[in-house]
Amino acid sequence: MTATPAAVSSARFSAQIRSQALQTRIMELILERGLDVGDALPTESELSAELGVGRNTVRESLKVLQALGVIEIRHGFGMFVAPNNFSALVSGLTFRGRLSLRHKGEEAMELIDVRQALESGLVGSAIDLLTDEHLADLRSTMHAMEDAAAKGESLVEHDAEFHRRLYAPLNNELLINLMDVFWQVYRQIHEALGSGPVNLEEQARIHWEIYEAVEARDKALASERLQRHFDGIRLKLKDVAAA
Amino acid sequence: MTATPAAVSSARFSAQIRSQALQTRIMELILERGLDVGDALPTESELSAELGVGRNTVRESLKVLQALGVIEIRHGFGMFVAPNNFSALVSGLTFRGRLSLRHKGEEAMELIDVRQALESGLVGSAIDLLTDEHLADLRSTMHAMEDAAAKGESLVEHDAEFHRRLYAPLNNELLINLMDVFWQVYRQIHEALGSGPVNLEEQARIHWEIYEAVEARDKALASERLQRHFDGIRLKLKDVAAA
DNA sequence: GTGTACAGGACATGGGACGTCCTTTGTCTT
DNA sequence: AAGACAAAGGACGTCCCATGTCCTGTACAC
Repeated sequence: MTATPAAVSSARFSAQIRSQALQTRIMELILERGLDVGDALPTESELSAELGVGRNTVRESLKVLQALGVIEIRHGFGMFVAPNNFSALVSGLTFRGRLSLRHKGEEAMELIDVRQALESGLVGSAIDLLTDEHLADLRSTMHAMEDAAAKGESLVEHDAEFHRRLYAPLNNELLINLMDVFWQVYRQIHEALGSGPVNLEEQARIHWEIYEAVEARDKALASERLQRHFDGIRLKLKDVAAA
Repeated sequence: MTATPAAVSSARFSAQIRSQALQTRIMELILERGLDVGDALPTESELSAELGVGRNTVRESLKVLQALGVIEIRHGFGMFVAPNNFSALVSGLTFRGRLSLRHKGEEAMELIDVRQALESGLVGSAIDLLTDEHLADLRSTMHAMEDAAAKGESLVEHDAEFHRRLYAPLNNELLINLMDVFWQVYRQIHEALGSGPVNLEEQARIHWEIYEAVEARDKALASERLQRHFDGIRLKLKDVAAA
């Protein structure tokens, strides 16, 4: 993973792995019992008894699994196998991004890079699978974005929706989730920095241009315009970070 | 994020957000105090007192932050701001992949798709930034892989190393971490399924071909061979899942 | 039949006690 | 004087128990 100093790696072995082992045991218990999304897990007390560990210990692992999006905990009702949920990543990545901004903002830039690579790299495949229906969805999102821009409202939601729908043809939930995470992290970092004034009209125009390239099914042009879109985001982030 | 049934979203509000709020408070405490990677956090007791919540409650949040890779907990010594670490994602995604394999293995396939898009989409940029030194690293990895194949040893580590080094020129830690996560998840899913017989020589040959395209700085060819590499992985996964 | 009140179950939180582990420090030996 | 060993202290790990909070389902009254 990352370069771990040898001095540190000797430490944290027994406790660390026991905790992880407990999480794994719970996950395997779910798999073994054939529980599916939405099914209820045993109660905390039952798990505590079955796994032979205290309830608090179980709870810590349970909380981790919840943060990882594996289970969903509903106060007073029970615990359930969760549907796909990557919101956990958001807070972790946001923290890391903000932490890095204190130095040179490298990690925040890396995040933009990854998003740029993913989106501009995949728009071709998305265009291949694009149906008229997808195109109509995309167009309605653009109209909504334009309306919002005219009213001076924030475009964040429409922006997110645009990118989400752009890759909907790929039918890849993991991808959508990942891009959503990146998007939210970028947004939160931006907010934490105190966003400068945004040019709503220009933002809408840029998305229109991307849409037009997609509608024309011009993969190269769409990819290039997406690249430029992200170049702009990167510059903006750099400006704000410098200020 | 994902479609959350309205019936569920009404639930889990107070407890959920309080827990998340506590995590956020701890993260902001880190940011406010200017703690950097490797610095020590207050002790659990101190945090408990400062934040005005019980130690058990603090510990649950702390465990989550550890799972998110925000902090590192060293038994008997203290807690520290962690270096980049995405290993947390691995277990969560692995679980999700295994869960999906019971149905149609869609999510596992999606994971391959994302990895394929990332790698074949980024190899061009990597080649642009490739230095002779990077190339030498890559070649030595290939030799190591070949040796292992000749001895009949597993290639997993060398395989991972190859892909890691292939994108080293991009100098993007986030990307490397993400790809590592995907790679490990794939491997664990594969292991959980009970991997069939693997053709070591063929595996090494495929990587040699990719290496040759990279060495020749032929972006299109490298991208195409990476695509084929992943197509093969996808087929194999499908076979194993069907069995 | 509908709406409200109550009881039960389950998670949330807090506090305390004890165990385990790691680091440091100090002493003893060589 | 340098190194090895041992003890002490601090901090996390695990556990129990008590109480609060929340949700669901049922039973009762209207």
